[in-house]
Parts: sequence; C-alpha cells; structure tokens
Amino acid sequence: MVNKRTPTTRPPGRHVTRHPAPRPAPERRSQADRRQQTRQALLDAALGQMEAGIGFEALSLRRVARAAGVVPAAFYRHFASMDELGLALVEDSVLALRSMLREAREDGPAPERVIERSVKILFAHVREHRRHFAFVAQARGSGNAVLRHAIRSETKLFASELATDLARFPVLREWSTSDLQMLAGMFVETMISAIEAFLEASPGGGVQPPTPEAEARIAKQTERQLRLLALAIPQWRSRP
Amino acid sequence: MVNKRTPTTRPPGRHVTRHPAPRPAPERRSQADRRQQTRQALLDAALGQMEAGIGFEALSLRRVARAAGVVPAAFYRHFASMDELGLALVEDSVLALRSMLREAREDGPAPERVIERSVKILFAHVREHRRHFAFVAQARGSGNAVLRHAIRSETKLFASELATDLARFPVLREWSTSDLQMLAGMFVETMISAIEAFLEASPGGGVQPPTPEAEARIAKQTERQLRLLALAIPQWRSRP
DNA sequence: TGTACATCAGTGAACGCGCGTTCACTGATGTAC
DNA sequence: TGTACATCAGTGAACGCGCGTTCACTGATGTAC
Repeated sequence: MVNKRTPTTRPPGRHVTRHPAPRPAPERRSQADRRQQTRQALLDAALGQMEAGIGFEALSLRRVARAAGVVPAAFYRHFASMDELGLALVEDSVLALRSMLREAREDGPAPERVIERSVKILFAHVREHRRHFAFVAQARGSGNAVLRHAIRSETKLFASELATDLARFPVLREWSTSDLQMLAGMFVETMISAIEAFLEASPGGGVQPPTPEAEARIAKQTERQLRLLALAIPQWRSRP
Repeated sequence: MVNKRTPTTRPPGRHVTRHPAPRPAPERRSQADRRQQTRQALLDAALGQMEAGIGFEALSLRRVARAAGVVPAAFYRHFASMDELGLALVEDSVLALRSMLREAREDGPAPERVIERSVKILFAHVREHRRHFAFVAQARGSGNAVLRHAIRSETKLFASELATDLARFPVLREWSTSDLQMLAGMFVETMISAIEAFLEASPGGGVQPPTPEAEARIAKQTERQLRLLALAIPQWRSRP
C-alpha cells in the first residue's frame, strides 16, 4: 500500500501552537526533568479535568493532553493508555492514605480523644489531597473495571491495616480477626461517606474546597457517627 | 443554503435491516402499545449494556438504540437525551426501593428478628431488581452530575423515610430527629455496601447473580454489621 | 361496513466532530572522542 | 574545549471510526364521515 501522507515540507517556525502555555523560552533542563515534568502535567491535567465535573470514564486522552499543553501523541511517551494513567493516580492516592494512617498511629492509642483526633487528621488529609480523594471516590464506582478493582483491593488493604491498628486498643484485644476486620470496614465506610459529603459540599461542582462552616458541620457529623459506633464495641461479644 | 441531501428515491423494500430482531411480522397492536414497548426496550437495553460492565457515562445513545433494535433517530421519540433516560431509570429504581420499605413495614416492629428479616427483604429485592440496583450503585458516583444529584437526593429521602419507621421502635422513641436521621443514614450506608458487595460478587462482570453461597456470606456479614450498630443504640444519649 | 385523510413511531441517509492511534519528523540534551 | 553522532521527548499531520443530531420519508394505526 502506498503511503498517502505528504512528506513534511513546512517551513520552520510556521506552526502556531494554540496551547495555553506555549512552552516558554527553551530553558535548559535535563531530558529526565522534562520527562518527569510532562508526566506530572498529564496527571495534574487529568485531576483538573475531573475537578471540573468530568468522570474519569468520560475523560479523553486528547482532552488530558490538551490540558497538559502537549500534543496527543506525546501522551504515549508516558502512558500506554488512559487506564494506565488512572492506575498511576490510584498509586498516588494510596500514598496519601498510607500517610494518613501513619500520622494517626504516630502518638499511640489515646482512648480519650482518639475519635476527635482521627477525624481531624482525616479532614486535614482530604483538604490537602482533595483532588486525589475526589478521583478515588469517583472511580470507585465508575464503569472502568480496571480502576474499580484496583481501588477496591486498595481499600480492603487499607481496612486491614486499620484493623491491625485497632487491635492495639485494650477494649479490642479479645476480638477475633474477622470481627476486627468488620469493625475496621465500618469505620472505613463512615470515612468514605464523610469524604463524599466533603466533596459534595465543594461549591462550583468540586472546583473549590467547601467553606470552613460546611467542613466543620461534616466533621462533627462524622464524629457523632464514629462515637455511636464506638459505643457498640464494649457490648459486642466477639466470637471467632 | 441549498439542501444537499439527495431526495429519497430508493425503491420500496430495498433496505436490509441488520438489527437482531428485524421486527417480526407486523403484528397488530395499538400505537400506544408499540410506543410503550420501544420505550421499555430502550430502558432495558441501557440496563443490559451496563450489566456488561459499561458505565452509564460511557454508554452512547447509538449503542442503546442498537441494543434495543431501533434506529438512533427513534431514540428521540422517547427521550430528549441520555440524561433523560438515566432519570427514568432512577425513577424506576426508586419504586423498587419504596416497595422494599413498604414490605419491611408490613408486619410492624418485631424487635426480636427485625434485623434478620430486614436483611432477607433487602437481598430479595436486590436479587429481583439487580440491574436497577447496579445502575444506581454505578451512577451514584459517576461523572454525570444530573444523575448523581438525582440519586443523592433520592437516597436522602429514603433515609428520611427509614428514620420515620425507626421512630416507632420503643428504644428510639426518645431520640432527637437529627440523631434518628444519623442512625438511618448509617443503616443505609451499611445496606449500600452490602449491595455493592452483592454486585461485586456477581460473576462475569455482573452478568449473572452471585452463587447462593456468596449471597449467604454477604447477608451474614450484613447482619453482623447491623447487629453491632444496634448494640450501640441503648448506649446513646440522644440530645436534640 | 367502506373510504379518505390525519397521526405519528420508526426509518435511512447524511452532516460535522472529537476521538485513539500511527508515523516520519525536529531539535534540544547527552555522550564519545 | 570542540566536534560528530546518538538519544529521545515532543510535534504535526493524517487515518478511519463511532458519535449525537437533523431531516424528509414511510407505512401502520386511528378517526371522521
């Protein structure tokens, strides 16, 4: 078959880019830096598009590339597909979750104010990594099977880690593993719905963070839920 | 501007439909019946496509029309857009939820086995309306703002109804409205995650219902969660 | 019952568009000598 | 330090495809007389 494409004969400098930031003065930087920077721009662009209310499944490679200020073909230098970009976002989000648990664990079990403290940490993290949390919340139930499964298995892992932490509390020392898993799962569920409420309360379709008042209201509600759940613990007769 | 379309001059009977069921022998039926039937076929086709693992947002009007055995243009005789079709599905799903509450309410509060009974009713309904539940679970977090909001407000309404029912239990008679709302919300959350577990356990990407064993396992887990939650109730000091 | 006309659900063809993917290319960065 | 060549991130153009939407149309059903 004949190659029907006309050989490139355009004069140099003729092409006008219409991208937002037309690559400012070819500053000197290493190839590795440039690569890393574009990769990050693609990830940021995807999060940014989703912030504007577009679901991950409806996100197109071309939109992401455009928002990142890069030609569609350049996308392939970093990800083989949108699925792969999504998995990279899951990975980043998981790091945020892990750091949350680490912080909560930091000064050991202080049964008195543990709920209050945990909620504070939760909301601080959600505020800081809002876009990643929004991505996870959205893709968790999305039609994309690859992402859905990745997120589900990470959520289970997270609940397991939490279960191990819970086992350190005296009241829970006698609980069976499966009961601890259940309790951790319920805590995680409560956190997830808190996160969803937080994101839903973000004005402008998730573009801005919610007002401090709205956040305080949701945090308080979450505390009440966790407190109610905690009241059940001493009443439970754990069986293996 | 000139109408560039060639006037239709094709001989009658020339066109060959490639649709699955090429409209069998023009049986006699009323226009209204035919209309209703196609509308239902479109709704079923949408559910069917989603059953195959496609998210609502990724569902195209053309796919739905094709699966319904109808030409794309015919879609517009029934819905102005896919959003509108989605809202019709939400409405159908809400009916299923209402019927669930009605059934649970039927023989009044029987504190002894109320949890066991409720879970039985829940799973019976999920089994019967699996595709509608799957649709709601999927669209609940999807990128489609219209559907997301419709589903959220219906969920809140559902929780409110449940709260009214809960108020009938003697242990809860003294509870403030907002505490009842919270409790109902937590029950609903637990149900939702049970539904998600049920759907996730469906083999073949949701095409078939889960095995009776898997269902029994999930039902049992749900019962345990609700039981734990119920244990907290007498301990709670409700304040308005 | 029979006839002439109206209604309207569904058809088939066409449109312009954004999509994912490919390709040979450019030109700055990196390396060997 | 200077030169010649290699590497490779990003480019621009092209492709074929499925999409949503429009339109004049067909022909069965419905209605008025």
